[in-house]
Amino acid sequence: MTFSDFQDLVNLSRQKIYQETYAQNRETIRIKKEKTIVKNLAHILDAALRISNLKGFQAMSMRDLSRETGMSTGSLYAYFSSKEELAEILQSTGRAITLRLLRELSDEESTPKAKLRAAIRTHVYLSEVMRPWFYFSYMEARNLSKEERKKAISSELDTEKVFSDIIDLGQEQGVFARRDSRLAAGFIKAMMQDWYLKRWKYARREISVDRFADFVIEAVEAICLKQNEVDTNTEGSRA
Amino acid sequence: MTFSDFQDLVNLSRQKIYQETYAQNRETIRIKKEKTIVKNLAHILDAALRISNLKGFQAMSMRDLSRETGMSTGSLYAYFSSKEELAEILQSTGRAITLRLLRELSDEESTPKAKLRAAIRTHVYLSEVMRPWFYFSYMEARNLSKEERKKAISSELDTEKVFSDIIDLGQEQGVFARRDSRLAAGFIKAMMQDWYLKRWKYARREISVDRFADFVIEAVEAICLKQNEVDTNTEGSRA
DNA sequence: GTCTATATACGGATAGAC
DNA sequence: GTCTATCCGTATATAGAC
Repeated sequence: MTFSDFQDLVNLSRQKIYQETYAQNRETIRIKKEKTIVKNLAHILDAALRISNLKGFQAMSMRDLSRETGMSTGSLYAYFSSKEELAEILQSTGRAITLRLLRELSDEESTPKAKLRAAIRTHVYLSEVMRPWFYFSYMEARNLSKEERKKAISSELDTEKVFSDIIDLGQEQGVFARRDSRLAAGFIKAMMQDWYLKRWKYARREISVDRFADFVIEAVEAICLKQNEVDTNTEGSRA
Repeated sequence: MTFSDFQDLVNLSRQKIYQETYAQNRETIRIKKEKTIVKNLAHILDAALRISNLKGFQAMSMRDLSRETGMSTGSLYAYFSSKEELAEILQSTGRAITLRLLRELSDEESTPKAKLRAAIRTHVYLSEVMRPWFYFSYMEARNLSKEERKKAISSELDTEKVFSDIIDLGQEQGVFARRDSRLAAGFIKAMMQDWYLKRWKYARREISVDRFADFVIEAVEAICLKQNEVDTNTEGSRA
């Protein structure tokens, strides 16, 4: 599966994402007409991510958001009850979609090696499609309420568990090397996160998302697989 | 070298760090008596890191800092000319020390494998000793001025280059596998960063800094070394 | 050198007109 | 449903007393 396959496969149209967002936050949105909501909410959340990822969520004033959306502050407050709730909507949307897709797409594969590859590709591609969300989730999680921080932590651990479960399975089947699976899973996440956290680096070096995913897989297999299972000296598993 | 060796070896007393900080920012500090400066600056920067890493630098008000230090806002402004400059002092201090120590300690070794291990241990241990700085540098870099962001980026690339240079050397000598050295160096950094960015995870699992460094080395050697050079199925290179 | 008191500006949030 | 006008709190920074 390449990135363009992924874009076709996962029908993650912006429309759909925002409809789910609305479904998850139905009780706090004062607007009634669904058509108005989906159109404006998309507009608002997009703008909020744009500004936040540029200067930080705290530094974004409601006046900034008002200017960027072309809506008044009063109107904005019809879509969320406070600035903090806006942050929570942004957080939860990205999280829900990530975990569901990660599980679904790695479950489709049968061998641990294939599962691992699928999970890595899914995560990297997803973070590419929804980069603003991922960046926001990572950088702003610590500034939320205690309860929201807890959710962020448990989401982080859930994602990690998808990977450590695959590694455990591979070890049970005797195809993976015996290493601490949770530490390894943590490292896999850390490597993948580099794609959306240090984007400027990869843009500057003209590394494509496929090339990046390939290299993550190459590195992860070097760590996880038994020696004789690793393809040596390849520049990329699909190259 | 273990962590306690490192603490002894590197005579990174707080006193010394702050004296260097003062030396680097002599022109913007209005205070004259060196003794007063070192004492108070240490106090101020410590407090600023404590608050910033809890709630974010932007959210930290000068009132917060005043309360935490027990000094008035007027007094504080004798040590820096603006809140932004305070951030810059915090940034530059950590950066300077990191790069210098990383180069020094990896240069002491002769083989690429030993250099790589030394560089990893130094970076991990350093981030442990100066965790508040590292965390601050990572999380707050994007909110600084354009010029300061440039410095942060070039510092990031400098650190990465220390690692990619070692990898290149190892490949020239034929002991390392042929892989993209800059991508590999980026992954090494990403793994190491997990130690201070996701600290709660390692604290919860009671993973010591030595155990963590061992595992990074294990993973990095799996990625970088040629197959026959890797110690297979070890739980840690020193264990 | 350090403190108290204050100037000036801008933040989030809301009320009420349309 | 959306906009304008405004409340009230707090931000950074400085002036002047000690």
